[in-house]
Amino acid sequence: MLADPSRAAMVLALMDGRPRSAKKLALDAGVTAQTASAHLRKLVDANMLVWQGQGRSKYFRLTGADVAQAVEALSIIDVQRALPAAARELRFARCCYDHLAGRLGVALTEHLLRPGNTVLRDLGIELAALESSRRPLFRCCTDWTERRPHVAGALGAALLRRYMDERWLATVDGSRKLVVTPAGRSAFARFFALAPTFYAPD
Amino acid sequence: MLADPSRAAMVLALMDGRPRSAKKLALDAGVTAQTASAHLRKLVDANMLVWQGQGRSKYFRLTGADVAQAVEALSIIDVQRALPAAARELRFARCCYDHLAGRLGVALTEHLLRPGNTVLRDLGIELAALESSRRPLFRCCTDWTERRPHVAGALGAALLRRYMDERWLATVDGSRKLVVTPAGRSAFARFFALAPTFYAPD
DNA sequence: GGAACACTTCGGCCGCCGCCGAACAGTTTG
DNA sequence: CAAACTGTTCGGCGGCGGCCGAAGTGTTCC
Repeated sequence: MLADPSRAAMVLALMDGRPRSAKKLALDAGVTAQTASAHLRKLVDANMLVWQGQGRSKYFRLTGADVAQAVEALSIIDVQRALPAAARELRFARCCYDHLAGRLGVALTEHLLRPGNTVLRDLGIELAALESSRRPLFRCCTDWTERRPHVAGALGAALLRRYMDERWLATVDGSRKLVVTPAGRSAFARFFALAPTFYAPD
Repeated sequence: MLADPSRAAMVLALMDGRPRSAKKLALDAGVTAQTASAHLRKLVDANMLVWQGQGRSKYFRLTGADVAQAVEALSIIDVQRALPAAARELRFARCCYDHLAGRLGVALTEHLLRPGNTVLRDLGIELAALESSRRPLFRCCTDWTERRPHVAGALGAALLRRYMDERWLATVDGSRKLVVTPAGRSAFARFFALAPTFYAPD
């Protein structure tokens, strides 16, 4: 299913968890609308995508975080074998479905797990509100570039939402890549005790 | 690369980490020798397999545990979407490259991580000897069927080797599936405090 | 109503790629 | 040495599947 370049492009475009219209996905993949339609049908039949009609448009998104996780696992093979410069930035920070992944995601998670930390309280994240949601509160998502865990699930999604709302992270031209804003640097330093040297290239 | 059924069959046949000749792999995939030759060439070019000549034969094996891990991640999608009865047994115990995976692998790992356990000493596993090997001693390999970690790396390989040497586990008709022998049941009960109810079908 | 738009279905083209038969190269066995 | 065996290269066949143009359905907007 993912072996076809057009389908792969569509799925990768959806990896941020936000829905996209069929037309947008056709443009992303560089094919005509009717070709995209056939591909999207197959992806839906394979239970990888779901869609929702809205007016005359059809909005597609990944079926769930598990699909994103599997795709993550796959893309790593390519990334590690031939690593272009652009991919290095992707390794630093990217969104994986609806939460933060990459070196930054791992680092923030590690601080979150440190005994005695008060990050959630400091940020005003209400665990009670999250617990009422249907999805699991906390899920450990292994980061395939770092081989270390980062936080997913409802909490992971809530954290990323907060980072974006506060403008600590910004998306880059609609891709999955994320960059840290100046405000983000100071916020991560304050709340997560992230050293300035963390941002130095490896 | 894995989208082709013949190549997938070959790679799956190699998932136990042991090398196989080109002829054997051709039989596994159900194609002629010359077709297999072309596929194997591609897999080697893609850095997924390496080979070693021995006499007039060529023995292929996976490049490393990371390839096996990625393939594991992939196969789970299929398994979870349409689960035939045969796959259920695969979920219980299978070898992942060179270590134990599945429910059993996860359970044994959990006991190994329990504070105060003496499993390694009881089994006479020499950590010092393993530390001298080139590969990392301990690696955490996420089990995609269980979504929980199991032990990989040099220690994981040493443990599986021990299980096999002691005839606690047995391979099934050359597949990745493993079954627990009667001796294995009592051994796992003694060393890992594994309850008899563990073997009950879920 | 008609025009613009999003998506789908149909038909046919084209190219890639997996497949095999045949022939060839290197190794082992007698 | 010949015979047997493993793996490779070459050539050609065949089919699956991705691609697009054209036409059709449903929706929105004026």
